[in-house]
Amino acid sequence: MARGTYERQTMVRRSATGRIGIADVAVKAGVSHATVSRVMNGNFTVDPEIAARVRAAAAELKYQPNPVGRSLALGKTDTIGIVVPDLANPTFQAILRGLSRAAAQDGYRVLIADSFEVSSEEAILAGEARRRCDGLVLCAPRMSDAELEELVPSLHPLVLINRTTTAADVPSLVVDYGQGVQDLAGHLVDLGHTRLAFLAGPPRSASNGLRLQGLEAFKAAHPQVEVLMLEGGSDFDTGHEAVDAVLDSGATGILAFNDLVAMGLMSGLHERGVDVPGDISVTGFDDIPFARYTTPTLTTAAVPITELGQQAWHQMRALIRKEENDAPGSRYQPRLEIRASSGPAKAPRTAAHG
Amino acid sequence: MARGTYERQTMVRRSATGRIGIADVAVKAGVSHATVSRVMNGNFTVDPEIAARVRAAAAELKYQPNPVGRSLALGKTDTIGIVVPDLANPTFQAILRGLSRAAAQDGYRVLIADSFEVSSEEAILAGEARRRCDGLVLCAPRMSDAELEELVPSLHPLVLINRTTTAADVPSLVVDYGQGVQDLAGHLVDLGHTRLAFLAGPPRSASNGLRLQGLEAFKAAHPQVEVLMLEGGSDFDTGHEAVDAVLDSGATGILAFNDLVAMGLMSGLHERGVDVPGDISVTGFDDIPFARYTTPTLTTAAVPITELGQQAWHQMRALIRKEENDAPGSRYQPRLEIRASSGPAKAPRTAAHG
DNA sequence: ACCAACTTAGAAAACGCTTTCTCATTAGAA
DNA sequence: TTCTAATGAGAAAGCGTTTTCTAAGTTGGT
Repeated sequence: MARGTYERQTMVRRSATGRIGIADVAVKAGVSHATVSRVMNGNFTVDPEIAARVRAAAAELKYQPNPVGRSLALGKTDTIGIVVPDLANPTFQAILRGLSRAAAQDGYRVLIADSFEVSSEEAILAGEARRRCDGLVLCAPRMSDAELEELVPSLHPLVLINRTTTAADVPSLVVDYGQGVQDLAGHLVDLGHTRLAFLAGPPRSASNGLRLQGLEAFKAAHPQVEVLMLEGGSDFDTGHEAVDAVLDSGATGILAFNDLVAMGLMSGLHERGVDVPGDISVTGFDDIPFARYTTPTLTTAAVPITELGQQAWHQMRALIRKEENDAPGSRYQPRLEIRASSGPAKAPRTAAHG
Repeated sequence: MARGTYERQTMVRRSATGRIGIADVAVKAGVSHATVSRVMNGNFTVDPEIAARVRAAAAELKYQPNPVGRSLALGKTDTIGIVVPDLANPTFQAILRGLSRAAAQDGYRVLIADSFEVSSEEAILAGEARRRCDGLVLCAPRMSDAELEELVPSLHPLVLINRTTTAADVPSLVVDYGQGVQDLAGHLVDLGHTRLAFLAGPPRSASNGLRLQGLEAFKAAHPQVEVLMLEGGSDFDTGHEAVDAVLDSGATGILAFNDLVAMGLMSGLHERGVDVPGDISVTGFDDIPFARYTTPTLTTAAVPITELGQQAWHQMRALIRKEENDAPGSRYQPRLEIRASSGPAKAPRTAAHG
């Protein structure tokens, strides 16, 4: 029974920081730092009896390894960063949620940085976040392509959302907003609308650019339909304030930049006594959870956005683990979600639904 | 012109981790680590000429201090954690947003942990997050009072939201849901409703408990009105699925747990052809941004929730800086927000609004 | 011209951990 | 019994900073 000569320490030594450290456990168990570390990390080259002693000491002192020291030694933080242009936007909230949940399942946490749509802040935020973390998810950055290309190399491992880059090893998850908006426009045209209006999003938003491209393609393919462009933004108020412009346009089918804008617009139209979809059809984009609970329920293009956040993590994990990545990035096709806010053009109101 | 004997290093040395460290700058500038550190931290006990040389070297190498090493040396991470029961809930999203924005203004970032309503996970998550950060915001924890009391001491600096504790130095920001629900009930009674129903929230939610207490007080003060209790939850679907129970109850005034539940309920009622507020009045709680864009717009109790997140940071900052805190915690009074979803009881529909 | 006081910058310790290196002990084989 | 190999644990180095300690050099007063 190799009875150790260690001495039980009744008084808990407090290190400079006041917290219990590996050293405290070591003296309590009468072993060295190294042994405590080995035991805590499940290294089996330790005598079971000693290991038990260490574990007992650790438990008694309620020792928990300091993650900062650990990070420094291991060169990893088990944390990833995400920078978003606007945390108030449900889309980014959903991405964050999907990312956070998926990462948590692998023991990673996420650190958030909100640029508040200030594109000049993005590079600084991204760099700072990246240094604190093992990787970075850059979400729909508003900066220019040139800035992005310059920044990207210093951010690896990096996953891009709704932007692309020429740099290698940077997976990029993009939603095909161009196709989605064409699907929506096609749906409205099928309903007999010939005069559409697009209520645009933030000018610096790349996803807005994709929608515009999609609409150009649509116009080319459907010369008989008119597609008007209206200035806009990305929130409720944008939609609400656009009522006059929408009514003035004479369009009967309105493609709102996203669901929020569509909701604001519908609310404004309702106040004016305009019937949706009787007088005007409205479509959104994203299919946020609220979309199925508006009155009327909102026709939109559903983006599997939480899944996208999850995919972002999977790509990131592959990067961190330096795994071979078969699909470095993906393209997500929105799915047309036809609800009650779109109906036949200029048809008289009937009891039977569209 | 004391020409230094340092030697310009044309080859960039790469440390083990492959990143540029303080050592690289030191050799490039021909000085010691210590001097580089001093310069980088604006310590003025350095010869301006040397400082310039160091800055030049740092700029040329694009040196950025490693935050992990820095954290270890300084004993702080410039990060705070927040644990929420459900990141999908707009209330917690808003708190996170307010917290994140306020913290960012003081150079702090926030790390998120989502417990997914699993109360047994909360203690582990909280402890882990706390160790990684300089402080923790514990948001509406679902754990029991006893567990909370036991956990709290190990989490300091800690700010509690919608829970209280007997522990000292733990500011606690609580919304007075009890008063808010009484205000809403009073509003409905003023409109002539005499049979109310409360669509309850998650059983473990403390804020639900506060609402129940408030309703007890209300019943005591208004013996002539009936207040029925209905099982519930906190999301859309809860409200949507409660339609039958609500109709069966015969109540004409429905107090939904929150705005989400109210929206789900209104959507369900709409599908059944029940007019709101003509047949039944519905109220929410929280005044989430969507509440003013529902049809009809939602009568609710407005909680200054983003401000609450901001306050949480201010309390946390005071704790971290060990400042004297005049108001260790605050109580937030919801403000009655009367919109279109509530109207006179059983009155025939008229063109003139309620 | 000499000594005290002050500047300035390098050396080294500290932060809390992991891991390599090294050495002592023990088991096993010849 | 003796030598080798294997095992287990401590010493120490390292992760990248900040900061204290120390010593060299400089200034200024007498």
